[in-house]
Amino acid sequence: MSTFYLTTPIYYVNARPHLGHACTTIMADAMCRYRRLRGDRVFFLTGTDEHGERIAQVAAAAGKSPQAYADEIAGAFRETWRRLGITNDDFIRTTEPRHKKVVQEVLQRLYDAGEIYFGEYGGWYCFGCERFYTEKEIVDGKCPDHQTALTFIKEKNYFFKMSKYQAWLIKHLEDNPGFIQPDRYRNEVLGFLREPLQDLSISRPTSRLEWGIPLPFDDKYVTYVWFDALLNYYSAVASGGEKTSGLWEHVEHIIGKDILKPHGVYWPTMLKAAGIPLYRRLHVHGYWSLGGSKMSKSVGNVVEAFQLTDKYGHDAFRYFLLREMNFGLDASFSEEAFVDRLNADLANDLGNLASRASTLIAATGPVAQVTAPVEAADREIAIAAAEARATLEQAMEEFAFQKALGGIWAFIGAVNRYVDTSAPWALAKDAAKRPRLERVLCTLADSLGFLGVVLEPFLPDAARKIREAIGAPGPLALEAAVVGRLGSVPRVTKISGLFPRVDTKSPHPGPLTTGERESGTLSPQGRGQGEGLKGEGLKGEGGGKIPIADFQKVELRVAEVLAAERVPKSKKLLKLSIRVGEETRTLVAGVAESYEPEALVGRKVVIVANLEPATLMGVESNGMVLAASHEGTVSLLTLDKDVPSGSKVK
RNA sequence: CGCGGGGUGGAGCAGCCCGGUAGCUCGUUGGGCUCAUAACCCAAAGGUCGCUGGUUCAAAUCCAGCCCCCGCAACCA
Repeated sequence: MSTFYLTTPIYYVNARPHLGHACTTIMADAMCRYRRLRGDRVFFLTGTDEHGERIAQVAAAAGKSPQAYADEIAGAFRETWRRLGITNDDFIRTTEPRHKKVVQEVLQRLYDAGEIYFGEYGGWYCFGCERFYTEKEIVDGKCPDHQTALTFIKEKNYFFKMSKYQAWLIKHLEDNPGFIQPDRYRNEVLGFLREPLQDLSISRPTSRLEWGIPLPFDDKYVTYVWFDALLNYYSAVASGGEKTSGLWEHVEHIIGKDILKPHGVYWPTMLKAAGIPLYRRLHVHGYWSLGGSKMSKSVGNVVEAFQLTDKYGHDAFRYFLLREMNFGLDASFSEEAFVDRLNADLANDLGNLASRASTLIAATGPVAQVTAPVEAADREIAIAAAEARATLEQAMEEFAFQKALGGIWAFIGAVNRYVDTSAPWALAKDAAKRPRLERVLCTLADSLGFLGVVLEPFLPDAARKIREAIGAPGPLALEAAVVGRLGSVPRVTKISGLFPRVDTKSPHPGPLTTGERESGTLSPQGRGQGEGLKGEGLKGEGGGKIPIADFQKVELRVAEVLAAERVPKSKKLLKLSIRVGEETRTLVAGVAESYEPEALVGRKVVIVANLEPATLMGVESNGMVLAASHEGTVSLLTLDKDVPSGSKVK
């Protein structure tokens, strides 16, 4: 019996659970269920990450203490996983004493060993990322992630000597090809490591941030969130009780590609320095995009995607996530694709097979001893089952859920064919063929039993229903997933409506109308203004009425385009020189995807003339060109009759 | 030269690491069956594997260069 300890990331409590969290957690759950099926000793950990500046801020904004806020969100995660049938063995929170204790112990150990030093660091800090950026990473003086202005901060902090482990880590990655997988992510980490590794600042002064774990050797500082968070994997099992002893050396992590660097670089070097054995493997999956664009682009769609789980059932939701995504690569999520998968694979192939097979078996009734010989067609089913199981085992070894399911579906196809070619309904009409009928039904019952086991990690509810319908002979173990040993036909109840077809012809009143929702976020002037309000801005859209006085604050004028050129490196922005009456000014318009610069010269457009200046991609914009947008197409407002430049618009 | 991902029959994808008859799902067309959830089964049509060179007996797969798409902007896994 081997031991398997798998973790999901601990989720940051600045957000409620959404599709991304669910994806990672469901993958982990399927894997753990599979390993339990194999008979392994399994420990499955998830939890929440609750410290840091952003939590302190969000809590303050909500008028709550950070702890009360974290309690609420952590509760939401727990509840979500319970509802989805996630089989985690523990749920760790970084605000728990058991975690804090371990973090402080490890910090003290590193400090005593001289792995941590106190130093001054001046650098450009992004409050959003809670980290410093090096000169190389900064883009146009802004955070490469947020594209917001950075603040130069000079302060004393504690540093972990990460740089001294750079060569060691490169060697470790080269010697252990499976350490980070799939390979593309291992290569990416090796790519990071071609640049000199900086030491890692692991503290934040309490003068700036109090919501964290105090450093054991200096109470004027708290621990940097990543240093705190990563250690959860260890702290959850470090106490060494009966449930958790001997687990650590078997730990594997599953993460999304966005947190590769902390897990691929910080974490192994931290462990190495602390003298703790490294994790065995890191499994990195891709992102879901939604309706063709990044799913986190607007607020609503992420949540709505997640709600399909209630609309169509948890099994279908699990199935879609596991089957549609190639582990490691990005995939796109849409209700249409979801329903296609549900109908084709779950309803037509599996659901219908369960229905027809159980009906056939139930119609004849149980047979204590099947006497007819095994024919070639029966043997083929046994072979197909063996192949499906081999594919399953091999695919799960590398977290290739898609392949694993593909293998099982190949078997389902084989059984559907078998039903057709052996035609038990025809055999039933001829009493002389009764023995053969019994053999066929035996094979079908056997096949259902097989599916009831191998589907358990992926479709736990459906698998249970199948096992119940056939009286679930035998233990729930992968070993028992063999077709060809059964010598009887069990009593079987009809399985109906396992996965009902979703009618795609009549328009379903689904909440998810992917695509349209996005267009609202792309305003003609591009983005980059009014930082921090991007999401919120949507909510007011189409909402309340304003008095005319508010409207009169906006100064709209006719302007003539004198010159237009693309803003370098930008996709959407054009830099325009315009004349408004006597005045000439420069503004930036986000219309490059719909208009060639030359096409605009000489045209008269409507602009907002009294807008605060803003800098977009390094170009200062004084005003905004009005344009209508629909599904990515932008149409400038022009004039019906010729009116002089500078004319007022109202 | 910001980073990353991708270009394979109408659509969506696998195959590429470890070269050797181009595969899957959906869709289309024709047929079969009637146990079953208008399902299931069979057959057919449909591809110069982004482009150009190179290596090789042999390239979707390896190498070089080029073209084109997409994501990265915070409720980010």
